[in-house]
Amino acid sequence: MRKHAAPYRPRALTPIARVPGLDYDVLDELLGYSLRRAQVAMFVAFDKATRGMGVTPPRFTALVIIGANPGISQTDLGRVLGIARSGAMLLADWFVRRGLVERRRRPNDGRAWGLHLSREGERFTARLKRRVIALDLRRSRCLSARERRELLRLLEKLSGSRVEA
Amino acid sequence: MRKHAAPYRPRALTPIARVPGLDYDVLDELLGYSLRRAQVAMFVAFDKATRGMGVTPPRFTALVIIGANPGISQTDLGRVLGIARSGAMLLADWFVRRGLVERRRRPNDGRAWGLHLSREGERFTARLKRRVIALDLRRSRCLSARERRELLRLLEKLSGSRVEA
DNA sequence: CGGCGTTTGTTATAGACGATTACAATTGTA
DNA sequence: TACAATTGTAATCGTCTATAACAAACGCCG
Repeated sequence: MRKHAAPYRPRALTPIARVPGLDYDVLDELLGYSLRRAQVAMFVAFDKATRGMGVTPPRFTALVIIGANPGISQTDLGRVLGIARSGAMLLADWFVRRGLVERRRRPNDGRAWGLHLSREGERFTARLKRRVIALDLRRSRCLSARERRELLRLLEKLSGSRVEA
Repeated sequence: MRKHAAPYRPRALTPIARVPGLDYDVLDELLGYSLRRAQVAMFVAFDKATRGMGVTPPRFTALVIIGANPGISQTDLGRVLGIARSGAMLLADWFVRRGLVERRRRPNDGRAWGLHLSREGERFTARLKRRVIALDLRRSRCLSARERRELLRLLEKLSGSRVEA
């Protein structure tokens, strides 16, 4: 029994401190760095909002996707998350071991599993979604409704566009 | 001797694929997920732009910060990056081993090192900055100048605000 | 001056996560 | 029917980060 059992920590739980009196040079003008800062702030808030549930951002995404797309294959799940098949499998294992997700054989394809939320998984996911949605709104309360929509639009535009070279 | 020496890969090099015909449910309405998508897109572009230089986003940030704040301590560097002291030290080690950064004793504080770019580190950082700035602009070419400024402003607002609870 | 908490750098260790590789089973196709 | 492609799986490796513990140096306070 470990006294200080390390709870899960998102990649960068420590908020990025704005060290006063430091010159940030070009960093403040770069979208990459600004995105990073904003995302870490979100991570921290996410962790606080879901504390004790053992959920990470990728796990949250996976549960939502499985819930909205019953029967999705592990490979496709990996594609959505941007991770390799092997990783998607471990992710699915984690859910199955906790009784949140079931693997069901597909009638027409003997290779792929179909992932489904169990009854408990549905309840769990519903509760989780409420929490995360609330957190997201709370976190963006510093923005007006118009600003929030605009931010979503710009982010979408940014990630959607393909850039040559 | 490994035949397939794995080049460094940022945490999620694989672009997050928009799987057609899939229901993303509430994810598209969440700032957290949108930020993640945009950031991964940036990671991929960053990797392409700096390929062969062995640089990662945190390393880039560190070089810029050291260049703009000569004599900064390793602890403060960690604070800027949001990582623990020990990690900042390994980061500094990596630079020192490559002759990009020098550790100099401080006259008035025998504990802390002062980090400085070496001559070669300056050249390297300058070249790197040019590349990354160009990448950042190229990547955001899908946005108008106004939109880009607005995005930076909103991101700053989002990461800056402290939220209770 | 002397003790004590604090800060810094450092080392060692452990854990989380993802990639890669290889393999078997299955499917689709030439 | 042979062969390429896809899926899940297992084993292994590498990277990154946190934690804990320690020594040296600093600052403060009695």
